[in-house]
Amino acid sequence: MEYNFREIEKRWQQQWKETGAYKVSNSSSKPKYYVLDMFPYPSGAGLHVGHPLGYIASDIFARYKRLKGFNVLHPMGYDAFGLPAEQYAIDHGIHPAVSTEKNINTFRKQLDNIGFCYDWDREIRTSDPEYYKWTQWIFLRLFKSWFNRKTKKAESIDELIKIFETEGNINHEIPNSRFQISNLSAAADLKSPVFSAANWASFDEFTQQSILMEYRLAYCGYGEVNWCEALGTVLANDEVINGVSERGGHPVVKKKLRQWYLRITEYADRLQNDLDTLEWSDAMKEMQTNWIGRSSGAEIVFKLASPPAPLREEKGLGDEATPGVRVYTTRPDTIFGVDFMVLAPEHELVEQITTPEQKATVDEYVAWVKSRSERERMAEKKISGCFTGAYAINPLSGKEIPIWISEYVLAGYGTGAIMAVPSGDERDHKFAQYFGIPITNIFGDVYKGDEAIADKNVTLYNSGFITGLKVKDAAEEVIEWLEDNGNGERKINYKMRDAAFSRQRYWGEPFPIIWKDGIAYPLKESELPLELPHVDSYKPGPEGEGPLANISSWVDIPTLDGDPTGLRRETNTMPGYAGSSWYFLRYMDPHNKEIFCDREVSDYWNQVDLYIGGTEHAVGHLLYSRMWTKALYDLGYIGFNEPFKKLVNQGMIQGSSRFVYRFTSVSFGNSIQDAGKGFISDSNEEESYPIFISYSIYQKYLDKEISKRDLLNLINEAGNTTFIPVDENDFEIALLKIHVDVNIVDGIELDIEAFKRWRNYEYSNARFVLENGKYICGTEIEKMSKSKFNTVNPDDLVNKYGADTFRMYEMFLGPVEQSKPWDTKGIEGVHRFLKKLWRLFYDEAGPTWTLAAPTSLERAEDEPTAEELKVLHRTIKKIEEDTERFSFNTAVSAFMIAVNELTELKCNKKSILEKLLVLLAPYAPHISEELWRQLGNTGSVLDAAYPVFEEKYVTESSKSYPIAVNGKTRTEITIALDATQQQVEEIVMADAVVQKWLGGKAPKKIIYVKNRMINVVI
RNA sequence: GCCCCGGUGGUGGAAUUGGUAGACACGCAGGACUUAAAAUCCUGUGACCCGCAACGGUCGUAACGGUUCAACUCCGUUCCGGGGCACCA
Repeated sequence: MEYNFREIEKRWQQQWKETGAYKVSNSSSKPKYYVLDMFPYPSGAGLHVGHPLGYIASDIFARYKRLKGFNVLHPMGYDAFGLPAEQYAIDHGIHPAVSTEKNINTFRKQLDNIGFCYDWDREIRTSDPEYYKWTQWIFLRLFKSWFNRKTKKAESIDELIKIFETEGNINHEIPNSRFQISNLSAAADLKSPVFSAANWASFDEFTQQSILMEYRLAYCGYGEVNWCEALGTVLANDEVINGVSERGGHPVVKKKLRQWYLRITEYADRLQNDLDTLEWSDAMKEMQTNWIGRSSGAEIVFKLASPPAPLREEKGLGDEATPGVRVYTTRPDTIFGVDFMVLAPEHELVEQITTPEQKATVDEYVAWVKSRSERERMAEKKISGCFTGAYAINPLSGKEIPIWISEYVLAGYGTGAIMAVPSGDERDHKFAQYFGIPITNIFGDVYKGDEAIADKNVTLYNSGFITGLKVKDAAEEVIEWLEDNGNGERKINYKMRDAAFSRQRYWGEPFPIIWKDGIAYPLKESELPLELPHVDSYKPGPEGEGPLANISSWVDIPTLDGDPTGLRRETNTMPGYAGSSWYFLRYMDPHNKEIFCDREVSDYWNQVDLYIGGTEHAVGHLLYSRMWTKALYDLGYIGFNEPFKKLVNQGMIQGSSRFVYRFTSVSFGNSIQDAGKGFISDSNEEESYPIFISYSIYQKYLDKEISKRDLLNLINEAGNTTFIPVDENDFEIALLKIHVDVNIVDGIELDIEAFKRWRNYEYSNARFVLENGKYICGTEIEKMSKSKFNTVNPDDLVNKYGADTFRMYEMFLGPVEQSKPWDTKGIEGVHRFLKKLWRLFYDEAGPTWTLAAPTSLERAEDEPTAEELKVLHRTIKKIEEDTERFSFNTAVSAFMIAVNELTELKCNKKSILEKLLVLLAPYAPHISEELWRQLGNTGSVLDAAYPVFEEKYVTESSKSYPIAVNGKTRTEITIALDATQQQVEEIVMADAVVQKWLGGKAPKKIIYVKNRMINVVI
């Protein structure tokens, strides 16, 4: 009987579906285990072989845990809101809900093909109103909460109101250093307004609400966005290139828009500290740590040296109006080495302090910087800057230092100003050198003048009262001095900024917020979900608002009689990460109508035990879900404060692209002969022939191994064309490198006939410059994507080899965490392995076992031999260990070894083989189930007992030791494992090979590592 | 510019704590079976040297250096590839 994978896989998938084999209950006496994949965005392109890598890994682990006796939750769903569907709607007029539904169905079909054990009754879609009802609900919880810095947790805003009513905000100052609501900052003076209970009572509703907004975890403020007037829309950072839009090349300017934010900065400390409780890779933790960017140092006030009189008079400023410049530094110890100060060009003081002489230069520089994107400023290597003409006074040394501005200082971090210490900071050093600013040496002989001293184990020189101290002690001394003298204070800073939480788009969750007179009022819970209205146009609204602003019937809320009320709905929608920040909770209790997830249920499932996904979400999704989890925990809705206990990052499967090289034109000086038009000597001058040049010939031409003239001759020959250079030396050949579909290339050889049919016969009349009669393609490893024609569809492979082969091959490719290019070639080997496994059950004579006679008595019930048991138990140990450490590629090879060895032993004993099937079931469930049943088992292999490893079957009494002489292996000797050092030495010394290498000398010593090796040192 | 990950045969990769480098596959070459093909099976396969051969030797994990009885593994320097970034003071 043949291994008929198509029939087998179809039959078992059907049966598992009918019996609800993957249905998971929320109550069980078994221990729980929660395995989760990062859910996919259902793109129109469908799945390619890169997607299932992580899904297969998690599926194997989920099945393994189930066999090990756990109640395993392993759900799947769709992150269904997103920009591509909206763009598709703009381009094709298809409603995003329609295209999304269609894409989801495609995804589902493709996923089902691979035989995953998802409990599809728990499927969720973030765009489903039944789902986003709860996204909106959680948003309202965040809106109605604030972060109490005293208790370090989120609390109800009602508590805060009570505090204000009794004591004002004396104990709870406004968390952000800058006000987000402009009206308030205008009304209140200075940075940190403190008000009393009496003040609070006297405020009108608008002022009270504006103040509360400064505390809410989800709040409204103003932020700069990339605004493109021509497109009438807001652009993402990577849609802006060199100050113009990626599409169309229109100018892009910064525009302030009202935006929603999440006050994630309040959680910075907890997000940082709790990383210690997680089983994530160090690289991942490092990325989050860098993003949070906690640093400690000092904020120091530098008084301005008497500001230029003309300016002071012109602006009517007195001395008291120049309070100084605050800088943040992590190296207060280097204060005596400050040679200049640098402000961000956007810094509010720049305008005030610039001297008339410098004004023109400064204005020009500031204008130039404003035209540059944040990306550009970041990647810029060239030093640029500009002197303001003003000076500041170092509070410790009293020294006057020049104040510069430069794009390398960012307005959004710290105070937007730095004290520059060239001898201690590389960037400051380069800046000083570039502009010829004198450098003060505070490191004595250690500083040579050519580069800054970053080493923190040095002693300070030339540093006033901290001279002779080490970095750490000096920093403490300086901070104490600053605090004592009122010139600054100790400060902890974070790189992280609050998360922008609104988008000017249609296809996202609407905010359950209504505005009236500048005050945001939340909808009642009973009014949720606030559903997306139907629109006919997806064009942006006025003033950078989203498409929702165009639907006045939805935006404006009249009274029952239709009178205008001034009530207006929020027109922003939530960003992509809103729905994905909490979805792992909904899977636990997906159909609950009362609450997003019942507390008892979330108490049972608790954290996600294993989360598998790519590193691209390292700082976005993973930080936001951690914050949402912490907030929900603080508010008592769940009982754990970290969502994902263990995280495994799957590598990217890269595409292996193939290229053809098309000849496009020959140019002679100013004239161009275009290959597409004329110059073709065939019957019809109008006809054009695309001509393609095989890779090696192209490469030889690039390497100048063949001349331009030779290449032109080859082209003329292949194309039957008559390109003739007017001047033998002065002509250029233009060639175009084009991606070609990898599916019509065998290895690197182009299937010419398929190529002619490709792209709807676009190249049906193509002609080729071949090598040895073949067209060879160029190759490159790059991202797998449809536009690069390097995607491979899993459906094709499943159809050809079966799901079991596909699953195992994806794993066999290499470690899950590692990125690697896809190559279909090796899949044959894995398929052969499954066929070989099958032959252990069905020999040449036909079926050894059938359902009617499940066991062949005389053979199957034979006692297994010691050899067979050894193979089995070695395999049990290896598979279990490898599965536990996610080393699936080595597990697959262990299966291959086991089958090879059992074939060698001609073993077809049921007691051996059926245990092997259980081990294999997580990896290749279909064939395992089929053979398991063929062996006469009535239950499913999905719930079989996992084989238990027994040491006794694999213990050896001796080992073949490698014998090295001076570290180089020279021979092998089999020695009993319990041999003593002395016995080993005797055996080794008696060996002829060892004697040969000793050459009569006595060894210095003999190193004997039990069960490892022996080394003879001469 | 900064951060992270990686570099091992023709290819994907293995070597889990420093202890026989190249497991397991792919590919390739040769052979068996077959009229033939497919399928299957067997043998060989890092490079180089010596030799009729068994055996043996030298080199070899990006490059160079170091630690060690012993280094793909640890340390230092350099080069190359991939990914990320908010120049974070």
